[in-house]
Amino acid sequence: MEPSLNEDEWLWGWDPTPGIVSVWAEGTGRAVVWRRIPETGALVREEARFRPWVVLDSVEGLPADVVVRELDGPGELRYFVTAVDGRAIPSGVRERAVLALSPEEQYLVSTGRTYFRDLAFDQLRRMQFDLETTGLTPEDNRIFMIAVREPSGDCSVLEGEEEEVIRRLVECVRAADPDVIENHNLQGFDLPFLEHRARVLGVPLALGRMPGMALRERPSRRKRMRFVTPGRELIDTLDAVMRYDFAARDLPDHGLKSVARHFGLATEDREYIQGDRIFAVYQSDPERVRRYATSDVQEVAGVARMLGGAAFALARMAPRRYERLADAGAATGVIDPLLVRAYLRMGKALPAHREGDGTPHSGAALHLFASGVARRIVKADVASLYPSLMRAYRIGPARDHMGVLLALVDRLVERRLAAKAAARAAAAGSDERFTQEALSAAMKLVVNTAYGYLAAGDGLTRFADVHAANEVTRRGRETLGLMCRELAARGVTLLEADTDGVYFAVPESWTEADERRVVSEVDGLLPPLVHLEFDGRYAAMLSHEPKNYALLTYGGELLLRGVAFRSSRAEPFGEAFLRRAIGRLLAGDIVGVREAYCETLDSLRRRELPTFAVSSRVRLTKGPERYLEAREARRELAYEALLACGRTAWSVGDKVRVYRTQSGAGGVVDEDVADKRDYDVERYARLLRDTFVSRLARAFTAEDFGVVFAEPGQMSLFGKEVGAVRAVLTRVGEFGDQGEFR
DNA sequence: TCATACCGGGG
DNA sequence: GTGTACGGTATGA
Repeated sequence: MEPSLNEDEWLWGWDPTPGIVSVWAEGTGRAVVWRRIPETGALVREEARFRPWVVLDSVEGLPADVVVRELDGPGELRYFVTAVDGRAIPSGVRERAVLALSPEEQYLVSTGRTYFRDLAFDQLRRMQFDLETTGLTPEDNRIFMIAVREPSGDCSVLEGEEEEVIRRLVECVRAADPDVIENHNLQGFDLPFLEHRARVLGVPLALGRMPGMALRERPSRRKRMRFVTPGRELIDTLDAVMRYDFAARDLPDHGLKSVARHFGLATEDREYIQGDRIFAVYQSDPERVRRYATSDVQEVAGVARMLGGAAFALARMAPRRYERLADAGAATGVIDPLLVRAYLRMGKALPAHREGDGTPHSGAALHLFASGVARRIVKADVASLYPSLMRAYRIGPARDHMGVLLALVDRLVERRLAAKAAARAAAAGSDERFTQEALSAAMKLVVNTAYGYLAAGDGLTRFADVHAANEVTRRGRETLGLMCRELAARGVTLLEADTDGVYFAVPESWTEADERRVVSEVDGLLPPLVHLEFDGRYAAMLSHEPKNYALLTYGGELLLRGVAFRSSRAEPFGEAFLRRAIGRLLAGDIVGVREAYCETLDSLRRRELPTFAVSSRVRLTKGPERYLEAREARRELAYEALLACGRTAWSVGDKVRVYRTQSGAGGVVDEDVADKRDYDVERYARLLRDTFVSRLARAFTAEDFGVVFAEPGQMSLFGKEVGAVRAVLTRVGEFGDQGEFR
């Protein structure tokens, strides 16, 4: 490599070769590159040679058959060692290497190539498959069906003898020749299951593009196992979902079905079957399972396209395989490779990983100013606060002497604004719109991780710098404090502030223009590149605890945030009550709150609620043997429920809906059995009070709370009518009088 | 009781 | 030759 200081190359690499869809490389310096010609969509397979390399921190006693180049600068990793043409790095040298990348990454770093140049996401050939099995564990279960979605969108279902089904899957993949294979939890379920069954049955799993090369495990010590196959990228939509939700935090859970529903990808007539009943249903109604499995692969294709664009865009920048960029965290997975490539491109030595010096890492600020009910709410926040502070105050890793991280952040922020503008300018639904939006999402991800890269502990990232990270959070707390102080000085009531954003209530007389004006006035007081933005306005808010609140939009929509208000395990009747009661509360209808309570209690006591409404979803963590051993010592509802309805076989990981029966035993909710409604009414009445009604306590004085939620028929006990009760807002905690911010 | 280990997902 | 986080529950001293 010739030294270069071109900053564009730090971000994009430098080799313009278009259309790379997969790379397979070996330690001997042989690389196979599959490319899709952007103009025609045709696939070409090319062989290339590269010189395998590692970086060392010393050259003492190196064998003579390697080539050493010394790098410049103060870094400890200063010996760039390449193998002689056509040979691998000798194993003795490889073992000493402080930086030794996978062969594919060596190839991409040294050539400056990246995946997908000039290619649109929809030009990729993507295929999806989904196994239907008799259970979760491959040791004692088998595959009875595989649903397949071809790149064309055509779906089919393979059924029959397990061995034959696996052979036909391999044949399908070979015939369709996809660049990418996708499924939800592909790496955690389908591939391990498939690999195990194929091994037991002696079926070769040649899913890749190299003849005779089977699916194999990517070695990884700590992390869960990953499979690789040459020539195709294995993409798990669960990774994309988790990456999405890490920032968005708006998914109820990460399962395929709920994600598909959340994004409007599920059809009206979609078939749903409880996981542990799929095989049983198959035996009585196979057509239903065929529809179910087909919907699965269709939804996976939709989710992959909707959320996969970011990883696709990252693969155009970072020198790693697409599948690695899809499953890695952005700090070690994207930023580190970019930094390594930039330093080596410049001929500069790299720093070694180093443990911190013991300085503790300080975090963000979180303030709860008031709890209860407030009206005319405004949310203002600083988009990308931490990277903005890094740019504004030039805070970067001390050992990044070339300033690459800050240069990358600068470029990513600027390029992202351009991508957002280009997306807006492109026609809705066009390839160009999709590509630019994905690029923007990818850049946001990397920019927002730049701080995490700095703060990473235990020598996790190469340039980690806890002092720089602390300086970022210190500036962040300072900025949040300034925002709160200046907003309060302009007559608003502060409610909650967290890291980079603040909720506040404005006086009754204010218009939206007034709200926007104070935000923009305070924005004017912040450092350049740090911008306070108007993020939303709401009719009312119930502030419960830090990070736990409910908002009512001016359109009448109720938004619940935080674990106190949304939990996947909550009993449906309690959730329904909470939604209804908070809706009435924020509408100012306290009588309606009481009605919600009384009617919920009433329908519980009259057993008008179906058992499903009081049941909760439980994941079984013990198998039958283990539970029966411990049963006498401690009885657990879920297992007792299974035993009570005659089920003695289940496996770890099964999910069941259980409830407490009148007799104190447990019951299992089964959609195929008539509902007995024999639930323990008083227990669920207590649950309603203790875990759901209590979420409304902050909205009232203690006395009024007693009035609103008195036992039905006892409402006059306190001598006050419910109609006279008003919701309250209470200043709380250390900043109760907002003294620090006034 | 508190600390830690483990899970999320898939049939 | 690594590598998410984070907030929950389950388990063990």
